[in-house]
Amino acid sequence: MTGMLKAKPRGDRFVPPPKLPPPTPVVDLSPAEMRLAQDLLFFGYREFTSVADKVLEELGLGRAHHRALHFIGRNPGITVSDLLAILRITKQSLARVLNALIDQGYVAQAPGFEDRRLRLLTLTDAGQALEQRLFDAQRDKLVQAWCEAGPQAVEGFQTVMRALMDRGARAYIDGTGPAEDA
Amino acid sequence: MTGMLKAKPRGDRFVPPPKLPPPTPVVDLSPAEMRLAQDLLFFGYREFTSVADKVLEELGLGRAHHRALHFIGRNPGITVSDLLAILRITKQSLARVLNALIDQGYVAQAPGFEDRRLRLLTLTDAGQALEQRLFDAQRDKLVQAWCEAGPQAVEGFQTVMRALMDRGARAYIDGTGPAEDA
DNA sequence: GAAATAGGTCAGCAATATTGACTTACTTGG
DNA sequence: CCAAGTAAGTCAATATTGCTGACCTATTTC
Repeated sequence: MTGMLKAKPRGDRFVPPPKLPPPTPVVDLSPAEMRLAQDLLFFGYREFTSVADKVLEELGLGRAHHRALHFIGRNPGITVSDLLAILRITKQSLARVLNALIDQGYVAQAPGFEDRRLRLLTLTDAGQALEQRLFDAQRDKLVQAWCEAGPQAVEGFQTVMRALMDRGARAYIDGTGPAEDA
Repeated sequence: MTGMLKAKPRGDRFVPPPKLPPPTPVVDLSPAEMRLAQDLLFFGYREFTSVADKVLEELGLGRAHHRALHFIGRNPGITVSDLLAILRITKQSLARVLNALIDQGYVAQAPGFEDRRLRLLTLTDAGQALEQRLFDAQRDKLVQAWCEAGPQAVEGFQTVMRALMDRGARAYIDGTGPAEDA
């Protein structure tokens, strides 16, 4: 507390800046901050998914169908096992939505080339169109939020969300983005 | 397209800087960026909720119970109507979880002072303890992510998530944070 | 006293998830 | 070639969480 007495007159030559440099160089880990994050994740995620839900409702599909369409669309030729590993649901849960999507002509199956036990999943033209429609709804929401928040905030958002994920999800994200692997 | 021919030699006097100033002052609205955001929200939200789900599972409770505990804890004395407005579920859906929480001694009801039709909801001591336990699990996750991402990213995360929410949710967030209204 | 409001309740339905057991088809390794 | 392992499909049963619509009680308000 000896620093409390430093503010003695030095000849009026030096005037300190009115505000400290950048906000604060340490993370605010207060309960209030954590509570806010809880709320932000709940409300933000709800809003984000709801815009796609409206489209799905017209077609009698649910959020689970959307997820399957999304990950098949992004990973054409994915196997059932790999899709299960991404979604982390049981085979039975996936079967229900997958059969519905196949019956309604949104998803196609093809046996693997080298291993014919595999069923490689792809979107049909109708499936791509539907996935695009769902994506557009969410994209509109994101575009609005992105423009409202600014590019720096978007980068921070991505950093935090990635830090929130577990290793498996990070590995998926890293492999699926720029490389467009296969 | 006349600008295409501007790059003629000017005497080797002027050397342009090797890199453009800050990253980019505009938002990247490419499909790749939007796809990434979809994945980040899905995986991040799943991970965030899963840490609380583990605790809930021990007690035979679900995510719906957690949400009710959370919003009652943050808004002591909230009415059933207001809770329904926040959660945006039906009276019947709330009644199921609310009755379970009351039966198990986590939530207490009291008639309103001026309007005795109202049932003001509060957490019992056990309810506060449980909510705290659930909060701690999610807080640990957030602390890890916060520290990994840094304070600037956290601010960006908050900005984006807020921009994603609808007006009703923003109004709730604004009223529930620093003011601790009532 | 009638109408509106806050809340509770009942019956039934749908979507999504779970577990466990079993079958079929195919690949692999001794 | 045959046995074991793997990928996938399926069946039956169950739980959670949401929905609708109808109806009831207590209380406030006009």
